[in-house]
Amino acid sequence: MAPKWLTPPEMAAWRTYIETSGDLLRAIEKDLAPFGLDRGDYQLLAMLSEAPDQRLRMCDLADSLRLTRSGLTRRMDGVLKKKLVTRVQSEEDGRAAFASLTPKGLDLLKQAAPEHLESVRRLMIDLLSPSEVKAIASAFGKIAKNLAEQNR
Amino acid sequence: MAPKWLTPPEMAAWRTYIETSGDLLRAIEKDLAPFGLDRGDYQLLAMLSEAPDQRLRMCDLADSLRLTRSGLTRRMDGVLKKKLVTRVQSEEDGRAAFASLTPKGLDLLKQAAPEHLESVRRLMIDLLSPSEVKAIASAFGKIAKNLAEQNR
DNA sequence: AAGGGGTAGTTGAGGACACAACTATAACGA
DNA sequence: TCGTTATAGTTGTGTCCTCAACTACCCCTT
Repeated sequence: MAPKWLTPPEMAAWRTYIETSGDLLRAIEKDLAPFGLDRGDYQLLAMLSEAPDQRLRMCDLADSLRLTRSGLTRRMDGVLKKKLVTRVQSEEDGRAAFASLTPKGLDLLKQAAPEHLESVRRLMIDLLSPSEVKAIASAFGKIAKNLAEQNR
Repeated sequence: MAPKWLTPPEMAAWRTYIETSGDLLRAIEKDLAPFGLDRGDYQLLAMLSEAPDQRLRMCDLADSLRLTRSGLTRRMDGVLKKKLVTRVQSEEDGRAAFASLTPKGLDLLKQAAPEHLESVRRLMIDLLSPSEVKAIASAFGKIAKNLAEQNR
């Protein structure tokens, strides 16, 4: 079967996207460094802060952070040591444990979040037209939906 | 200073983008596995294949792959062992070395490239409308331009 | 109630990358 | 020409992640 090549506009979209994405994430991460957080820590804290009781079962947290369970165990080591999160053994299910945001963790997140959002604005959102913003939401929404269907 | 929050459409764009990007790259990478390549190897081979004489100075290659020089040294270990690339000492500059694509490397790339492009189509490009494709190219182009200016 | 299969989490081993320190070579200025 | 400074690349160390193997627990079936 003859390969179906990408047209020039398609190629441009793919290349620009793939080449820029990493740089963008690195730049955003750099702005989190002053808080002693990396992007993984930030996302972990953000996830917990939005959860009921600001805590989540480890496995649910791992899924939403796109980490393996073992990856989450390792990342927890870091935020536990910094006392941003505590580990709480589940009482209904002896296997399960919760990650729970501490006041200190919430506090740090509240400090970091405005800075972080400002980064996202400055490095991405504010550079784009409203229609580009909408197109990105819709495009990546479609991609996500497709990926979710594959894994079903 | 009051933080300037993201509007809901902006937040949707950011979240969908950030959450989906990793999944997309992982899915694309999985399609490269049958060739014994990961995304880093593929990009390295692709870069070399497009270069004059199919070779590049290590430092230029590192820059275009967004790797540190040390990161490239390590990645080269892998492709050297697989004989996909050779190392050539520069004759004009005693410090410099080239990474040079071998026939075997070129061959493997030619096998993998159509599959890879098919992945990109199936998982991303073909899901999008032409205007979304254009918006992504233009949006990430702006982001890249901005990042380049920052680092100047 | 006993056994088997599934689920939650940790641990050991290994890979990929960054940073910092190092060697070697080049290039420039006095 | 010599010494300073910059550039190219490698190596040691540490971090973050994955996979596979393991423990412990839950639940269902018989």
